[in-house]
Amino acid sequence: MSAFLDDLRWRGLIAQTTDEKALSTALDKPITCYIGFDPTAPSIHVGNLVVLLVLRRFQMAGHHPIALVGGATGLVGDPSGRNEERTLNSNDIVKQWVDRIAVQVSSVLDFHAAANPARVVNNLDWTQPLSAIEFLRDVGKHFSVNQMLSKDSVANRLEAGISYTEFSYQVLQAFDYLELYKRNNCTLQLGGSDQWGNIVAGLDLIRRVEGGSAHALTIPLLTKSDGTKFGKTAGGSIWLDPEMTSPYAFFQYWLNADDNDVINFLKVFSFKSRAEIEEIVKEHKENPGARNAHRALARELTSMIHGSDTAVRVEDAARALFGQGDLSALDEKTLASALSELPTVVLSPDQEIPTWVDLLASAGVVDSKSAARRIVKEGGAYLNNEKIAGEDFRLEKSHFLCGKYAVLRKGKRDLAAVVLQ
RNA sequence: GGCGGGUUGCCCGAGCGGCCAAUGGGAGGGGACUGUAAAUCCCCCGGCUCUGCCUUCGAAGGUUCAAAUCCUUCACCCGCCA
Repeated sequence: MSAFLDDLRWRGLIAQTTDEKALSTALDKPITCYIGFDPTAPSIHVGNLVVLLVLRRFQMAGHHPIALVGGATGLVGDPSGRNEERTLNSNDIVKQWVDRIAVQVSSVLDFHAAANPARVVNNLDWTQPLSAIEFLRDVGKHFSVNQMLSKDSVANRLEAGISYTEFSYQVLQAFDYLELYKRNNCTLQLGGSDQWGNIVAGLDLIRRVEGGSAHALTIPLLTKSDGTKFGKTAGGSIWLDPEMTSPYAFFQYWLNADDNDVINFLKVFSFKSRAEIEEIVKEHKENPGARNAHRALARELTSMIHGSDTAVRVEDAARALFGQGDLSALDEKTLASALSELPTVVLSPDQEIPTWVDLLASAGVVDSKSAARRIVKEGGAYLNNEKIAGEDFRLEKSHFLCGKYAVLRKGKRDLAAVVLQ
């Protein structure tokens, strides 16, 4: 088997493939492969990133990557892995999301590679012009409802109910694969393991219409050792969009990974070689407290998604804020730049400073004033790294570091800044 | 179409006229211990102008001094019989 597939397997990135020998042989020469992303949100999240990075790995191995953004399929809704009908989004919204996701996807792939530059396509381009009659006659005729019903994505929904719209999804995705096969000689579709049925539908269609053969490779759903969903925190998903998940929060997500997951995350997300990763694993086993594996992971990913400058800034901020207990030892410049990575409440020097509880709530470290009171009572609220357990405590001018900065904290690592200006 | 069962807080799931913001579990949060980890132990977990008040138990009405609990209608789900 090719070294490339070996590496993917070592990283745990292969769930299922079509005939492995044939695939392996095909991969000896550059082929074109694609992955689709449906615009179900304004941004993709770290879960989608797993799959996108596999596409990038294919590119680095010399293959031609295509990232498909589902301007059409996003209007319909994929039933895979869902037990409820989706709510349809408006055309405008979907279009907006398509544009944003196309940009994000682009940041991970290489569009300037001489031999195999990446491409981004939108399936609306070939789906839009198709009339309903053409679609039913030219595409629909190749599908057997009996087979469609047997796909997990549909079968799982027969009890709860599924609309004709979502039922048709697999046909659209199959049609995408056929189009890319014809247009770009694309012969491999990648996707999450829940996409197997949809991908195979495409293979069937290619065989029926073109008499051609193509391949499929699915990637396992990433799981965490404690069984909770990967890529979620109390605050929601970890997004790639810096407006939705700040680079600081993004960095922290990886840095706080469970020891039992960090190695696995490195294999999945890092472009470091097997040898490099194994070296990090060794270090980690010898001295887990140093958290070098976590740091390497957080650094590489933040740098990949938000740029190396931002990654450095954010790591410096984290070091400043968590390093020593004494924040007043920091010089103003370091402090100011560290705080700029945090959610911030700005106060003007002549306005009255809000109460301690109001401040915690408005800084967003807690959801409500009740929660603020609770956290104060439990001893989980800190000002400049000092516990403040009195509800009637009041922040005063003299508390501000360098005359204008105050650091609010809830629990161990939930921080916000108050700035006088 | 007929008969029966169900719809409870983020999720699962008790409650079946007042003692119910509602038992229990999970998730989540805080503290201790640590390494901004895990495990463990303790605590918390609707909101607010917080010894009280307001909004929640599928929806809308009604009975009652008092309803998540009773009645009526509606919606959805699940069984059994046609």
